[in-house]
Amino acid sequence: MQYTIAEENYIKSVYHLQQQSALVATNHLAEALQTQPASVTDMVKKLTSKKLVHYERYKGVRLNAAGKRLALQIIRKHRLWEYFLVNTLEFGWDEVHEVAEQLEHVSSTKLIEQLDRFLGYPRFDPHGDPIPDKQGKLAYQQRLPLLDQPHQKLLEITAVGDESPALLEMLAHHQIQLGTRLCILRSFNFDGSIEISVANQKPVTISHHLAKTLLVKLIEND
Amino acid sequence: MQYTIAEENYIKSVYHLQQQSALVATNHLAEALQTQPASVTDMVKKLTSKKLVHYERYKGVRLNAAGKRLALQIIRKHRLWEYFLVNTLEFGWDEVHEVAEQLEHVSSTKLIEQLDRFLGYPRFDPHGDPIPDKQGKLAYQQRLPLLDQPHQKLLEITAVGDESPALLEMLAHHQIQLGTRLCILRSFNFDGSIEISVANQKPVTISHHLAKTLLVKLIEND
DNA sequence: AATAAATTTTAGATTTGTCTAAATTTTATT
DNA sequence: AATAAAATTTAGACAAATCTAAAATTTATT
Repeated sequence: MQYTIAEENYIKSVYHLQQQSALVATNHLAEALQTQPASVTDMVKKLTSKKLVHYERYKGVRLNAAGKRLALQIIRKHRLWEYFLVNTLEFGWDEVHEVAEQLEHVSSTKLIEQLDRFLGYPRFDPHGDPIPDKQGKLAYQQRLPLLDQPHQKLLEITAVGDESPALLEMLAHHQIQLGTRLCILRSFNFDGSIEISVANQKPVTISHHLAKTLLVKLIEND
Repeated sequence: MQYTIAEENYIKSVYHLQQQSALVATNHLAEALQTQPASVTDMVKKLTSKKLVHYERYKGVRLNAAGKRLALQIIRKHRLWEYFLVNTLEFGWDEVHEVAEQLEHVSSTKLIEQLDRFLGYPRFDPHGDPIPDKQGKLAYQQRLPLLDQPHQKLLEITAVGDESPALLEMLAHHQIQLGTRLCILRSFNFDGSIEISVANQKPVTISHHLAKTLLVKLIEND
């Protein structure tokens, strides 16, 4: 079956909101979708009749198996397009979201499979979020706030906590990207900033705020 | 301003139908868009109020300058995506139309400019139709039916008259593509078939039907 | 436990793009 | 030129997705 853009957007939003709470409230959905609660109720009923969600009046909504499958397909398209925009068309991070929101609704199995192939089957999008594979499987990778990590251990940037142009500018300045390796040298109690060494270069100090936004994994350096 | 998908499809259809007759009839539009004449009348009124077309009741519709500009923008997107699908994602000719119909409605100036750049500013799509440039300018190239061309002259395939899988298969068989050079050796009155030499290889005979579908330009061989 | 506040749903309306059937206008034919 | 046929428009209806305002339900507070 084919779904409308509105239906797809609802399914995707339910998926994302479900990460935080198993049952998604009408008002939460309304806020996420920038619409009125009354509209959400209508659409949720429609999605229920289409067997994509489980819904109980006044309680909330959650995806069923079919809904989850659909959500992952849409997210797969969204993130593959984001990867394409950044890596092939040289968009900046901060410019891709809106366009990917449109591209994700283009419906063609062959298009997505060939795009995936052309891109080399990437497993993470430009923000470090996993790209579901054809079966909907998500690769796992640690995403721990840099701020809380042990000192003197080798760490690698795996994701970023927001997609703002401001963060992109900051990272360009420090020559930090996804995959960049670094190590925490010390931390300062005064303002919560930390001193790090990026790619074994000379140490730099970064703010508490930035250190909280960057997500890393621990590299077992054996 | 932003236009809906339905509006864009109407504008594109009017553009194409205008190539044949300056004023486009309601029934023609209805047939091209696979809809009812009454629906066309409604939409044409809307496009008139949006100042994209000139319309007189019972007479017909034609694009004004703004409509033409919009049509060329949409066609530009359509053909760039077709080029992308064939040359980057390795689609066959016959598979691109439906997907490009969806992609052409994605709205992002940067997307199209970067795509154009990535593709190397192609001037013709995989069927030989010109891709409007950013300003809406179309490159010109002769597109004469192979059938009617003089014998013993060097010719180059510039376009194809239809986009069917059957034609694609036929061309693959004869190793003919856009840009392929050939020369007519003789023609047979019996069935209207012609004998040609493709890229100076040994002669082959092709049907009247195929020779009418292939479009060529004359190469000045000096 | 009663009541106030917050959340959610229902009812009824609106916009977009479509439809069918009937009325109108144009074009073709006798 | 009158009339038949074809094309086009109008009128009224419908589905999708949304809205506002009022009603219903749940949750929180006194």
